[in-house]
Amino acid sequence: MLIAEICTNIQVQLIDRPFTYLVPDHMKFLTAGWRVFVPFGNRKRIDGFVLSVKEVADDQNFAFKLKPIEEVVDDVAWFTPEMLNAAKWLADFYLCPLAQAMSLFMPVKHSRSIKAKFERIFKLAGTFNDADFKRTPAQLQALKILREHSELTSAQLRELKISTATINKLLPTGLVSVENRRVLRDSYADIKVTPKVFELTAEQIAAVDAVKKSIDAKIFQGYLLHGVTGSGKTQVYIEVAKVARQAGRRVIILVPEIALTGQIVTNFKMHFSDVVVIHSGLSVEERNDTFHRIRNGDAGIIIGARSALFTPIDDVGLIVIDEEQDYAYKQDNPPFYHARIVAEEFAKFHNAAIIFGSATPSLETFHRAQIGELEYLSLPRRISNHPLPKVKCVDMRQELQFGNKNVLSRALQALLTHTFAKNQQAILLLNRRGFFTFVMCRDCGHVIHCPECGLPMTYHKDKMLHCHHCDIEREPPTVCPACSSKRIKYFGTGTQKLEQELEINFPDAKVLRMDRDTTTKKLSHQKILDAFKNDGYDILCGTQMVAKGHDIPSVTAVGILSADSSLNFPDFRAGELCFMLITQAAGRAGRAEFPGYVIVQAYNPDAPAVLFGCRQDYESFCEYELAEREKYFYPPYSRLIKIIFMSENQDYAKERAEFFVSEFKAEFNFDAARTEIEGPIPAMIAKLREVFRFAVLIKTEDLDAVREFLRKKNLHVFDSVQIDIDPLITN
DNA sequence: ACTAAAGAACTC
DNA sequence: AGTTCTTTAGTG
Repeated sequence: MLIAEICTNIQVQLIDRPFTYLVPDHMKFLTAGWRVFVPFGNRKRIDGFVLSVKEVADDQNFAFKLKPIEEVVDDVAWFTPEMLNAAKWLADFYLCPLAQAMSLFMPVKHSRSIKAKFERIFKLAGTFNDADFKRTPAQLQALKILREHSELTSAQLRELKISTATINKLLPTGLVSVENRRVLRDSYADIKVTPKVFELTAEQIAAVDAVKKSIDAKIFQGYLLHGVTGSGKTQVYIEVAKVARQAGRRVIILVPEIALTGQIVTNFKMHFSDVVVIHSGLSVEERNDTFHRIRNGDAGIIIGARSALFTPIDDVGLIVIDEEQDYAYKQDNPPFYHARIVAEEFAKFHNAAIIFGSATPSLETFHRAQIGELEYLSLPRRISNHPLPKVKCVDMRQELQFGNKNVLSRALQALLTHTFAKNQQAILLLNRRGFFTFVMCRDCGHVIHCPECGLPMTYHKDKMLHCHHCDIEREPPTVCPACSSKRIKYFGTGTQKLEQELEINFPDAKVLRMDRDTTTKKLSHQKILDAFKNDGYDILCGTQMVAKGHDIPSVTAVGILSADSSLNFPDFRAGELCFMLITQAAGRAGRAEFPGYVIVQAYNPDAPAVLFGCRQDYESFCEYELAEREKYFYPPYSRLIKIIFMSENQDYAKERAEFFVSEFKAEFNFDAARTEIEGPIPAMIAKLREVFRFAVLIKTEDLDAVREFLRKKNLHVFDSVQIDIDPLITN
């Protein structure tokens, strides 16, 4: 008899093990990777994944009663051997249930058959004589049109003014044949491009040649492509992708966010005809169709956000991670994977080249290049040879002393006036959404917090208080919930208020705002950028998304309004984040022939991140920051593991965390490698929907050893414990 | 002695 | 996770 080991898609650690099922005779074709429905306990139609199939003796006895598989989900094995392999690695590395890792490779979390779309294709199937044609003129006309085309869809016929009724009448004559053909939905199909030839600079050629070497040799090799904004990294990606495609291998290009796919897709479509896009913003049906296309080998270049790693692709020759320092590559819910880590593992598996591209590489990646783990490729100059913009830092404390209470410093106001006079454009970055950033009682100092997660709430233009973490809304209170005072006041400036103030300060200027609130709709991000480029706007203001993924020639002025606000967060990456924000925003200014000017407004202008940021001196910042990281044993000198203990009982959560810390200190083998453990401390989200959360942080030089310890202690099997390998935030 | 509620065990 | 079986707490 044939039996199968099946992983049930119940994403709970407690049943994270295979179960054995009987393969019925009519499913003898099953192999590893098929999705099936199985009975489980007293439940029916639980979806599961076939991990292996084998033949055993009929009289083989099991300690339990075998149940037969009910049904198959798809008409092919959903998981290729590569996908299975990758899911197993992911589950092992991130200590998550295999079913959870496998779900990453599906268009939706649970199995369901997804409707394929078909269209009717009509062809001329016989011959006819125009002169003595006996049927209606409309039918003759239809046949004539079909004669001019090899095939036509019903939509095309409609456009040619041939009604389907006419065609239907013709079908019985045998003169017209019809065929149902599957349509693969593709919302990027309409991007029309004209092929563009470009000449590479010497540095670009050197970078391409370096990567070509490892693709030709079919060996794994990682590269850091460090290129200032405007240095032509995308052209390097395209040339290297050509090398991989010519070798018959496939390419994955990752970008941090969905909104940034459009630009890079356009660039790639100028050179490749088999580009597909995968990200979570696509409809389930479209994602399924794209999977289909990849599985059939009809897609050579896969572009997308981090989920684009989890497709049925085989024989990968190149993976590119553009803007590799971007935090969006980290998944912020279990299994908390980082696309940078996963992609590199995949590249190793495929003997592929992997390029980490950035103008401001993460310290982790830069350090790896320094110690030779990655080959360092540099594009130090802008293609146009235009100089980087001039950056000036303004001390906002002095502005206040001078009596300027405006969000815009005098220098920035002057720069804007100047820019408009020259008919050029400006970008202003303020990294806070909403109108007022917090609400406080004047009498008792009480700040309104989110009832779910406890973070301060923001007042928006819609006259509601919003929580930017939980996305919930509340009516603003009229009396203080703590002391019943009516003196409730609103503080802080968000992008909505900035927009209003710009309109007051510069009544003649046309202002456009871009933040998460104005970019909720599909493609709205690109539409706003296009409008800013073409519709006579003077200022684009918004959150950090105004600093990403666009190149608008007439932007010559950039203002960063509270460049150092991230420094107030007690996190070891605060400096890095601040530096990157300044560099990225500054890079938007003066990309064409006009010189660019940048004003950085800060309350701590002497902080190293601000100083080096204003000088746009990446190397010096790294030197300073790496020394700090080494001193305090932070990445890249250690790997981090954050563990969050959760319970509705505050004391219990804390005690469990404390118990774990003492257990770790007592039992972990500290001789193997340097390892430290900190905490517990209340997590940044200390209480989420009545559940208290305590965080423990482990820093180690031997991640594998710590992971094994956690596994041995069975810490990963509780859903009251969250393990985050390589967390971005430490609490 | 009986019932409701909280825990533990189990899922091929 | 979702269901059932087992133990414990609560009631007059």
